[in-house]
Amino acid sequence: MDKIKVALVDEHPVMCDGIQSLLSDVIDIQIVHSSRTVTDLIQKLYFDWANVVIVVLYTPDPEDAELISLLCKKHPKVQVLVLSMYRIENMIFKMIKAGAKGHLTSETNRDEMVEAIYTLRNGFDFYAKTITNLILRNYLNGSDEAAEARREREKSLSTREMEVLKLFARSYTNKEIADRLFISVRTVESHKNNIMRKINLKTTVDMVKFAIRNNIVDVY
Amino acid sequence: MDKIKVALVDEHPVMCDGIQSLLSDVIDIQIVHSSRTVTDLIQKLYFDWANVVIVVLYTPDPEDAELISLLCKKHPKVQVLVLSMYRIENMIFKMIKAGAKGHLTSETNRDEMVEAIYTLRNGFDFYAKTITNLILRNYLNGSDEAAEARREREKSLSTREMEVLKLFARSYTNKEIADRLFISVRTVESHKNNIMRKINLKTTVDMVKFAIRNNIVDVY
DNA sequence: ACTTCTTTAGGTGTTTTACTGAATCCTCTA
DNA sequence: TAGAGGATTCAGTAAAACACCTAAAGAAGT
Repeated sequence: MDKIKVALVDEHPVMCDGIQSLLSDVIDIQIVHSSRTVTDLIQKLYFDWANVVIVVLYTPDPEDAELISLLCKKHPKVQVLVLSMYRIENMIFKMIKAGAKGHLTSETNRDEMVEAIYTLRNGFDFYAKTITNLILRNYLNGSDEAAEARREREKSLSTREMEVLKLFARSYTNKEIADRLFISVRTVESHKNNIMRKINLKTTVDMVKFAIRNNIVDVY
Repeated sequence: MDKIKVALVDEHPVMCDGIQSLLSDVIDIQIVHSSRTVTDLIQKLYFDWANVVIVVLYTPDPEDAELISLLCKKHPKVQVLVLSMYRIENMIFKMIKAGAKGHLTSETNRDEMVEAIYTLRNGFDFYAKTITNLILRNYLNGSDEAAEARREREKSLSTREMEVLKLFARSYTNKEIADRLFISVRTVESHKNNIMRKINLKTTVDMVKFAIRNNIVDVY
């Protein structure tokens, strides 16, 4: 059987070298590519010249999910294995939804990584124990009411609230938002209060982060 | 001559494995320790059982400088090599000041890392080209004025300002920040104002985004 | 018709921001 | 060694934003 062709994506070149070296003595595995971004890899990866792509993610960025989705679409034969340094359910689910077939965390080791690569090449999914624990806990929470309601609310911002949130997260002041939407400053305050209550946020700082996480605004 | 004993500090175990593997075929180098934090290493490192400690840092945290300083004090014979995933002049200078004898960035590769380890063991300092370029540009900045001053300001947040920014961007209120840093709320306000003036930010929303962009805090 | 949610907005008191000034400490340099 | 300059500390004052509450008009569904 041919060697398993593995491509790496890690924004830090040293880490690419490290993983490459980590897998160098596994005779069935061959590293065929290293890229700093998923976008780069998509361009480099002609003719599906890889069985497995390991994408290393350091910070939870919703955009990564889109990029992985794009990667899966452009190269359907490639199996994507995410190695995330964070353990945020929401993000991990996003990656799975985007088409990632496996997920490891920083708790992983060489053997698990090799096992994951083999498993993915053979057409099966592979999730680290730390991940499956998360997923299990998430399912068990599913029957819960409070938790479910919270998650529900998280998606049910009204149109107006979205507009206010968007402008606020773009550094508009309350007065500017009020003028632009032809409403009172007090109404803007109300909307912001309601947003925070709905999503269960403590401060406006959290509101900014929420907007960034959900791609309502850019980080720039 | 004895092998060079190298200890690793990386909060992500996989990365420790990766670097260990990366250096495994260098016959003169032997990895003797792996820790997730500098604090852990200090406790594990009896009798200066290492010539070089590689500390991998992902986000710019002033506390890391203090920990490295402590490490240098407790184990004077150990040479500290920092591998930072960021390139913020201010922080790099802090690490050097704290006693780090070398500094690499994510742009580094195996050969450079090996060279750095050898150099440090021999009692000399080693800074990656990307770092020396930063330092050079920093010195040359004296000539230009307006344009260069902006870039200057953008990277010259003081330690205290960094601490305040970090806590603020982690959703702490001014009062909480004040209590934690044992200063007045008015002082916290001053620091926040100074940060915004230095980096030329309009609102606190921009400040949150700045912190996220520069990996000072995460998005969640 | 009734409930529920959205959108609107005000009251009141607290917190944060904008802008300014200023004292103390540390470091670097002439 | 004295002075310049930045870092760190704190305060006064007016404006803005926030927390917590109430509440009315309208739209949508049961």
